[in-house]
Amino acid sequence: MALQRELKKKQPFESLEQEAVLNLLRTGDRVQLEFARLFRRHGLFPAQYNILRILRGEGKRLPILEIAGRLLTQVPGITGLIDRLERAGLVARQRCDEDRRVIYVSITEAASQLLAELDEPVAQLHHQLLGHLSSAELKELNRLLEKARQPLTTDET
Amino acid sequence: MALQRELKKKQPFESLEQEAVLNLLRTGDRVQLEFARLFRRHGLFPAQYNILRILRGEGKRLPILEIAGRLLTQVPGITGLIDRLERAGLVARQRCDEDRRVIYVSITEAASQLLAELDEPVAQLHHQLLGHLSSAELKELNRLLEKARQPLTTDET
DNA sequence: TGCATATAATTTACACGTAAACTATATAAA
DNA sequence: TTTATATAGTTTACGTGTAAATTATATGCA
Repeated sequence: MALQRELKKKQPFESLEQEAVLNLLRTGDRVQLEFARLFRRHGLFPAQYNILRILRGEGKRLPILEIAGRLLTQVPGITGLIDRLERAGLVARQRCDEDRRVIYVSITEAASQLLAELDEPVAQLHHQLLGHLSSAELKELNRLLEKARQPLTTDET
Repeated sequence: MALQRELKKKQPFESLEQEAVLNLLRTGDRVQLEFARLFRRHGLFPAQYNILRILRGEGKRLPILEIAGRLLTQVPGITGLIDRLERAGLVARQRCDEDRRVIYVSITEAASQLLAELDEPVAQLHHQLLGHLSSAELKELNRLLEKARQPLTTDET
C-alpha cells in the first residue's frame, strides 16, 4: 500500500478510516507545501494570499473579524497578519465611523497587481497537482471530501 | 455547491482541479484541528504525538534526522521539538558512540503510557470523522488521494 | 442616567514550520 | 598528514496558529 510504504509504517492500518485520515492529512500537507512555495517566490505566505483573495473576491473592504471568520483563523492571529500586510503596503486599515470598534481592511492597488500576476501560476499549479485525475475522478473526490466534512460543517466550531 | 457556500465565494470555481484543491486543503485542515484538540487535552501537540508514534512504531531509538525525515519536517525544526519532548520527560537523547555526530532519540516509559491512553480516543476520532462513509467510499477516497499524491511522491522533495 | 453585558480588536505567551548560517564530526583524496 | 568535502545536528530569525487576558466601544436594561 502506497501510504504505508511512504510512512515506513511497519503495521498495516487498523481501519479504513485511519488510512483515509492519514491519507487526507498527508495529501493536504503536500498540496499546501506546493502552494506555499509558489507564494513565497512572490513574497507572500499562504495566509497572506488567502486574505488578499478574500478581499478581492468580496470587491470591498471588510471588517477584520469578518476576514478572520472566513479564514477559520482564530481571532488573535489576524491582527499580526493584517499588521504585516499593511506594512508591506498590500492592505489599508480604516476605522468605521458608525461603530468605532470596527476596523475595515481594504486591498491596495499594489496587492491587486500582485494577485493578477499570481492568477496564471496558481491555475497552472492546480492543474499540475490534480490534472492527472479524470473529470469523473475529480467530481468523485469532491463529493467524498464534502461528505467527509459533513459532521464538521454543521457546527461551525 | 457546499464548498462554495462555506467559503462565501461569489464566483463559481474556475476548474474542477481548483475546487478539489480547496476541498482537500479545507478538509485536511478541519481533520487536523480535531486531532489537535484531542492531543491538547492530553498535553500534546500534533507534532509531538507524531514523533512519539514514529518511535513507538519503530520499537527502538532513532537518529534525530531519521525522525525528521519521516515527519517530512524541515531539519531545523526537529531540534526544538525533541528539546521540548525531552524537557517533558517523554523522550531521551543518547549520543552514538560509533559516530559522534549522531544523536539517538528514544521514547520513555511515561510516553508509552501516554500513547496507550490515547489509542482508544484516537481510533474513536478516526471513526467519528469518517465513519459515515461506506467501506467502498473510503476505499475510493484512499485510491483518489494516493493518485492525487503521485506527482508529489516521486521526488521526495 | 448608570451599570452589566456583549462585541471588535489587540496583546502576550508559547508551539510549530521554514530558510540560512553555523558547529562538530567523519570521510576521502592529495 | 593535511586539506577538502559531506553529513548530523543546532541556532537564529521570522511568519503563523491558538489560548487567555485586556482594551475600547456598544447596547440593553434598571
